Amino acid sequence: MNKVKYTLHHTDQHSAARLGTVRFGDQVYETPMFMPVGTQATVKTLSPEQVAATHPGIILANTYHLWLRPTPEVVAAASGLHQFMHWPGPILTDSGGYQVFSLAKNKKKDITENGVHFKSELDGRPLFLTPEKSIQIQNLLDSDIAMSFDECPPASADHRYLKHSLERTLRWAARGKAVHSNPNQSLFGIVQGGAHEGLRRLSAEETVKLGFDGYSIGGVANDDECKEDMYKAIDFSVPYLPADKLRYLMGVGEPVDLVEGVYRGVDIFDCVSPTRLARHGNALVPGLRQDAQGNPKENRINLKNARFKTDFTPVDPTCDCYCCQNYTRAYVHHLLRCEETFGASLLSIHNIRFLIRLCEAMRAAIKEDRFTAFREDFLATGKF
RNA sequence: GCUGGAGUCGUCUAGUGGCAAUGACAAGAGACUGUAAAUCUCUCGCGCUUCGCGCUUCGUAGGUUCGAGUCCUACCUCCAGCA
Repeated sequence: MNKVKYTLHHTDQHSAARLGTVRFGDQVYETPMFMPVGTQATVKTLSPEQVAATHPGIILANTYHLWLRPTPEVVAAASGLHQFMHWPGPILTDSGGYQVFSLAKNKKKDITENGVHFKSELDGRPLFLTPEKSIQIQNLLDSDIAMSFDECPPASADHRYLKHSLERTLRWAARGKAVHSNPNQSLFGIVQGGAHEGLRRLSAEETVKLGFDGYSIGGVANDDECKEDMYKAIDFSVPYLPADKLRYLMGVGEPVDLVEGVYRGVDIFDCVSPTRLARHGNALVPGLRQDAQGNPKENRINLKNARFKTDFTPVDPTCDCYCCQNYTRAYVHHLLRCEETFGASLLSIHNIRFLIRLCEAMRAAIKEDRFTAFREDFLATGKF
């Protein structure tokens, strides 16, 4: 495929929400977009055909995991990730930066200027991932979008650490860009800086100066970060990102976060939540509920709960997905109780489709310049 | 009928004088945001004012003991072998 080309078609009159298209050669997709996550070159429990039926654009895979197994050489020998996993659509590979957070965050000494030390969870052998190595792996994987190798610090990190970290992430971004050598692959930079205005601005401006094919906002939705901080991180980053490049909010998320992200000018999102929730028996459904603190939260139902045993209605009567069109809550409940994989598959299809339908609804609202009303309505009712 | 073995939370199970009593499953609920997650956490005899207190429990009924699921006696039921 060719490098990604983003075209901005329309910006909402009353917000930063924007409608655009991303083109990869002759494939064109609309944004805002939600990207399903397929860490190990598969969206867990789903075939590529099932994923395709939810109408996604790009899907994700992970550099760190594929580096360990099957190794980038094997993927390259299979003619690249598309051929290997039988996914003809665009693929974005995360750089392994998130694994710096999830696997090395408690061992700060393992995070060095040159790169990050990991211990393989497969056989315990020591591993060392550098910005150059990450990019070289992604070149071999032949994904359509490669991500710069960044440090994804925890939300709880202090200002001093965040500044150090983002400056190192900038040096890593430059090092990665210098060795990037796949002419068909785009390379994105990552903005860090926590919820601090000065740090986000510094990170965004310097990352843009390096020049990438698209920009992402990282370090968000980690740990117990509150939503206000996430929204600040977006607000403090977006103004410094070029309008003609794709904006990607990494690792997000929940339906409310997609709406708030789009409202603030984000184009694409990814999150493990729809597929993980599905494997744990939860379905995203319209409406709101309250969290432990009484704050409004996205609505979901746990189909494992006894109350669904004889509920012969669709998981979400408003949904057009394969699961909701053909199966009942009682049947999904039964499959989950029996630990049949098909239950997880059906809910994965539904949850992914739920977020993609939300994006479709947002695109329609932006197109008609009613996104502000759409957002307010969604925040008040959880419906779209 | 005789001999031997066994009866503990919905199920299986640990327990050999200090026990409301082990573990697993089942059940009830919760968490999950660039996937070390088809995982993890909590509850699971009853009742309370629940970092605690009270009550009732290990087939049934007695007994020994400061104290019994654990020891003794009888009975009931089940299993195996012999008649």
